[in-house]
Amino acid sequence: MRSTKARRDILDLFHNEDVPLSADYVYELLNGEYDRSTIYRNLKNFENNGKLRSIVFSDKITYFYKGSEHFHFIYCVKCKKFERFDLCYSESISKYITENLGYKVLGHTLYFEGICKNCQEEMKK
Amino acid sequence: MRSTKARRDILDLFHNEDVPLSADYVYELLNGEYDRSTIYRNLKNFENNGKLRSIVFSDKITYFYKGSEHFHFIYCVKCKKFERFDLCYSESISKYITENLGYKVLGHTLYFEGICKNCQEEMKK
DNA sequence: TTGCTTTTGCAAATGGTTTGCAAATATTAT
DNA sequence: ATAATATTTGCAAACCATTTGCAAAAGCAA
Ligand SMILES: [Mn+2]
Ligand SMILES: [Mn+2]
Ligand SMILES: [Zn+2]
Ligand SMILES: [Zn+2]
Repeated sequence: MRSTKARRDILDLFHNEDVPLSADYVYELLNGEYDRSTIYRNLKNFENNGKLRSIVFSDKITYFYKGSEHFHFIYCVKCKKFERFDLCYSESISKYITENLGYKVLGHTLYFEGICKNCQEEMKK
Repeated sequence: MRSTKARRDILDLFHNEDVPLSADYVYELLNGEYDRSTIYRNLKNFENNGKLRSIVFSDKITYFYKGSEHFHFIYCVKCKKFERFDLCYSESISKYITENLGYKVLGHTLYFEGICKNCQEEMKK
């Protein structure tokens, strides 16, 4: 992997951000400075290198995020923003699946959908 | 909703089946007897009527399944099949999210990926 | 059956993502 | 620093699951 301006700029967006970003949003954050194919290719590269992770929500869009720890997201269906939370009981479920169904578990996806505090207040007005 | 042969045939596929089916697979199971648009339209109708539910996995394909109870799936990345399991701790997570983050929780998505018993044995050969 | 409404098939459109290819850029060797 | 080599980029076209407009076909109540 060579170091290019595109790659540095893209990765910088994730530095102090633990919420997932779509390729399209990355494109916008960089003011269209790079072609979408460049964004897509590099996000995927970063994922293969372990620098980013990705998740697909029910909107079928791939979102990328940084983070080596294990955590999950709740998505606000009103303002379309994510928030991270660190609770997860999948260890025990994973154990159950291994022992009772015989699977070798490789991973899991867990996310919540709801309406955030702000949006609830907006709706009351 | 009128009763048509297409609708009866489609819904029949889900009767004794609690694993998710994609529109394309439904199309194949019915030997291409109906146009894909008919399949897509009706699956979505069934979902809106509460006769089916849907879930999007990391492959970005919508899968439909029948079931009023709450359960989840594990997906075998080798043979691309699903198996249902009934364990879920999201009640407590939901409570956490409501109380600590202020969200009104509408739902959650949880699924596991792994390698099933059969496929593990296949790999040993 | 008639008449009205919903559903279907077909073809074209959609939208996020991927890909081939030639030009541009980063890296390495001279 | 320059030239040679390998990688990356931009552009346009392709992909692929899904959706949509529209006219023909099918369901349904009377
Ligand atoms: Mn987890
Ligand atoms: Mn659950
Ligand atoms: Zn919100
Ligand atoms: Zn398997």
